[in-house]
Amino acid sequence: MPVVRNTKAKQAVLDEMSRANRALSQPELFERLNGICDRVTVYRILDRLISEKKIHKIVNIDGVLNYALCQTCDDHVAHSHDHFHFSCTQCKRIECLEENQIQLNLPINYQVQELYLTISGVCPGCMTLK
Amino acid sequence: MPVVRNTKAKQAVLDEMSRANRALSQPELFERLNGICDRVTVYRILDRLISEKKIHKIVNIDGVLNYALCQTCDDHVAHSHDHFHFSCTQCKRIECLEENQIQLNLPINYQVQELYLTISGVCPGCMTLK
DNA sequence: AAATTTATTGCAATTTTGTTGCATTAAAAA
DNA sequence: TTTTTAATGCAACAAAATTGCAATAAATTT
Ligand SMILES: [Mn+2]
Ligand SMILES: [Mn+2]
Ligand SMILES: [Zn+2]
Ligand SMILES: [Zn+2]
Repeated sequence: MPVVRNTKAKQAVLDEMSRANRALSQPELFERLNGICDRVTVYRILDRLISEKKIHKIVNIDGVLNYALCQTCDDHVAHSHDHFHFSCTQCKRIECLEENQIQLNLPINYQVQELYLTISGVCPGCMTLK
Repeated sequence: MPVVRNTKAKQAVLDEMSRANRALSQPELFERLNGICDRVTVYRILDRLISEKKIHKIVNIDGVLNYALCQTCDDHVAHSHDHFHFSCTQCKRIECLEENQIQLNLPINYQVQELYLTISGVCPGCMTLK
């Protein structure tokens, strides 16, 4: 495996993601970067951060990919995202809900690699606005 | 609400989906229809079938929307898809796993509308091929 | 510090996926 | 059969993602 290089663009992406404190799509992210790098570069950085296990993907209800910083899984060893993601249908924000547990009882011979657990609904913020 | 019309194209879509016996993306579906109708028509039929609650959406790991026939939820009354979907990383097939149950204990003020539960991994078919 | 290696980037071109508007067609009802 | 309007085809458009390749720059080696 190749050497990992820490570049200006990559750092900017990580900064924006922690500032946002929620999952961002590539278009959202690119806009926030304010021309600091090319559009394609953002895609490539995201891919790299995923394989480095610094971030993880969440697929939104409308099929839009979102990316979030890994929170509890900094160990880089047992890297699992067995938590739910809450996708607000109003403000479109996606947040990780680390609290919930799931238990699986799968039929035989299904080899689990990753879990994608998304709840669609209205978040507390949008709830109280009504 | 408007009248529901049963057209040739719509029937063909339903036929293909039950023949496939798994979730299909719009591109996959369109290809299988062999020019029976326009590309846009497939999108519109899928939208209609969803609002008729005949099919439901599943978002794949790579952000591709897939569509599957509703199985156990033919009642049209309590229409919930609180089951897992298995997305094989090798053959790309997505199937519904009706067997599993989940229990949620969400923080207060989160209003759940829908659940999207996807397991990524290797299916029994691809498992035994190795 | 300078040279070397090659991971990373920018840019152009292309592809894929999805959307919209509008005139035409055809399914169901009258 | 006639009427109504849901459904379709087609063209144009928009957005998102991918690819190839030359240029750049981060890290390593000398
Ligand atoms: Mn998460
Ligand atoms: Mn299902
Ligand atoms: Zn919200
Ligand atoms: Zn498989």
